[in-house]
Amino acid sequence: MPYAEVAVDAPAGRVTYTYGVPDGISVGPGNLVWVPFGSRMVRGVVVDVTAQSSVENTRPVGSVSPAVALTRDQLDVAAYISSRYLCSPFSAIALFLPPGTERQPQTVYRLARESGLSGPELTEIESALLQRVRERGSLAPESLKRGEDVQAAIASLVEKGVLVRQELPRERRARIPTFFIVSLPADSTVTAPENALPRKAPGIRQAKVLQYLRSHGGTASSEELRAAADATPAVLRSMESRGLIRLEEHRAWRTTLAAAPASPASVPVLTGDQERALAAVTQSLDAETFSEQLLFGVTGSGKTEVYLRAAAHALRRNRQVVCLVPEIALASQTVERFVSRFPARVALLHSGLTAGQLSDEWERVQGGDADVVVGPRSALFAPLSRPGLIVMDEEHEWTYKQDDAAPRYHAREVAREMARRAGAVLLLGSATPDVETFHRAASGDIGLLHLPDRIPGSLGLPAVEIVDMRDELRDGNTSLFSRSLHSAIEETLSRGEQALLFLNRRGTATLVQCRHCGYAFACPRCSVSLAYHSVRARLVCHRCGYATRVPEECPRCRSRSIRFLGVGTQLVEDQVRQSFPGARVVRWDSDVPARERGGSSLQDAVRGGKVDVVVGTQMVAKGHDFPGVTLVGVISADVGLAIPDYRSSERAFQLISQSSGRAGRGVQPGRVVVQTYEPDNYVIQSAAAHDYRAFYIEEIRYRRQTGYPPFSSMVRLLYSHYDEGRCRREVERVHGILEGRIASTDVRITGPAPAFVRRLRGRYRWHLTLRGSKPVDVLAGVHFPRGWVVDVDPVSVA
DNA sequence: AGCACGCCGACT
DNA sequence: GTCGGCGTGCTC
Repeated sequence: MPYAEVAVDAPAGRVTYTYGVPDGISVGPGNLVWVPFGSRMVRGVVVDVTAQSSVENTRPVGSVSPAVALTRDQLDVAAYISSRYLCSPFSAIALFLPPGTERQPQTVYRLARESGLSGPELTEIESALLQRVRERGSLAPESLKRGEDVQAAIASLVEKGVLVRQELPRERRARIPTFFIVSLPADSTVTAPENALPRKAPGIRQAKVLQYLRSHGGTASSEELRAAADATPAVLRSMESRGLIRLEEHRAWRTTLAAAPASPASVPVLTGDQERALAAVTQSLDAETFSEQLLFGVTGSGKTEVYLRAAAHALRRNRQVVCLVPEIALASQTVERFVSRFPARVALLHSGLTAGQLSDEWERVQGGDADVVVGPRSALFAPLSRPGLIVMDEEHEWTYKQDDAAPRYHAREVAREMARRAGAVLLLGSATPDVETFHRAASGDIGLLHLPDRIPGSLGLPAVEIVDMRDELRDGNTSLFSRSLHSAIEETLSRGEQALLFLNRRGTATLVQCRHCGYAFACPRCSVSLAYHSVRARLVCHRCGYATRVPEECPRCRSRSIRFLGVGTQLVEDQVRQSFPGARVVRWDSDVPARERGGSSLQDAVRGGKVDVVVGTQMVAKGHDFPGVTLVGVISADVGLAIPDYRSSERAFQLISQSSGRAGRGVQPGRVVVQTYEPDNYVIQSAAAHDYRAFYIEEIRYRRQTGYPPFSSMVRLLYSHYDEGRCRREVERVHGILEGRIASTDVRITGPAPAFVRRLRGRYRWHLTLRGSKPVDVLAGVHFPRGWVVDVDPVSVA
């Protein structure tokens, strides 16, 4: 009997399990199977089939889901993810499973073989249930009304041995939508058969169908007939069966793009730099060997056009294209341009799609109808058979790293592994590359394609003014706006242009404190202070969402003197209204309901000139183009610089660069005012000068000195527990084990130490940080009980 | 998800 | 001395 090695969907499934393959069941690597695991049936994916088993007692594979078959390449990439990011084989494989794959088996209840049918005293509900099982043969709990009494009755019947539980595999919900092309039969033009139809309701409807067809050239779609003649599929089928019409069934795609107008914008002429960059990519594409290139170009230098030309080249070679964009950029111009350049060939995958739309997009890729896939990091796992080009736009964006749940993978690393296996080109694009990426380019590990200039005809980069807020204070200006920014806003408004003000903090005040005793209002579940939100008139925790009324007195000393410190976007909004009466102001941050942000109303209001000042967090800095904006104000460039994380400078540089990049995207030249208390900081200086290299040189020197990435790799081990003593002891226990394992390695351990946010949602958090050339090796075989998060290459180590 | 095992408090 | 609380680990 053959055996199957199965990656099982179990929380602690760190290894694969061996199952017997019964006669009559045929499985191969990549098959989705249902297998018995403990007392239930779970999903699993076969990774290997062998003749011998190393396990003595195996249980048999339950069933195979024929609709899912992953490829060898997909399994190999999943194995890479599982070993690189220390996650279970199944969680890595699950990334590739088609949307809509059922997670739970179907539970049914049947009569026990030797049921005590006479039934000792059964309750009314129990008898009714038993009756139902006798009638139908089985009972599916979801077919019943929800209710605890029903659940209890089922449990009781199982307890009494009347019913037995059975778990059956469940297939994908496969409702394949179709539509009809309806036509008149060739001979129906002579007579008018509708005259023979009864003049009752059904006949009238059928007559309408025939009339519509005749007046529309003899052919129409079922949707048209639905609208014009109220013809349901049932009506059409009945007419077909009597030879009145002919039906031709077609697959209907629930895609959002097919309906979108394709505007084949004129293809621009490339600059010399663009030509050279493109040539490097097409050469690699022609060679069909793996290569990785960094396309380094300032905002407006024409990176997107290089992506598009490279994509066209890959398509001509019959290879597929993936274009990854950060999650926040799904409404961006990059996406729009891919869609309009390759109409009907693009599958756009994003979280806003319905389950049906998502699975249709997926199928269009699988079936070859779409060979350009655009989407966030998960788009990488679309069913591609022959990828030739993977573009990663804004490659420095941290949304490419999944950090909320396992597998905690970085799309760049996964894309590289895929490209390597497929002999494809990985093209990374950015104006402010990740320091680690730029280091790889600078040291020759990957290609560096440079677009140093904005494309001809576009505006130059905006002039950036750094304002030292200490001077403002000294001169008695305690307002949020420096004199410079104030007058810049005034001028902008008087010219009828728009201003964008950035602040990376929400709320009105970020710290609420008692003047008398110094008590700071904090979240009861998290170790962070509560922010005051004037709009909601509440104190809010930005970590867990806890909200409470604003207390009138200090809970510690009963003093009624409470002060509000720290600036958030709501305060900026209020101040703009006060200082510039008449200006139309909108705030754009995650406190604004998603439906207002997501819909086009807010964006259209700004683009349509119905707004004068936009106040927002980085949410606006990324992914939106507002051509009317000529002034960008960075209210406090220092926010974030003080976070104890080796990447805080990088984060701040990117934010300032990105914000100032929003100025002067249209026809008017832009101006940027950066307010700071640290005007001499290299981060502020280089961002203001649009000088990435200057920032990089300084930053890479610091990284080399301290041994942070790219001069090492990091792993963060975070443990959380309701009890701080236990939390600390567990981290110390693991620390002890690891100390014994790093002896002959270059790995250094930081900690045990409390995390930057020491308590979150009621759980204390302590961590260890490993740094070295191969810190993952130290962790091989170490068991991490639940409560641990192992994060390889973490985005943040704070 | 369920079930078994094992270590501390209330009881016979 | 034993029963049982649930916290923790295992399921091919």
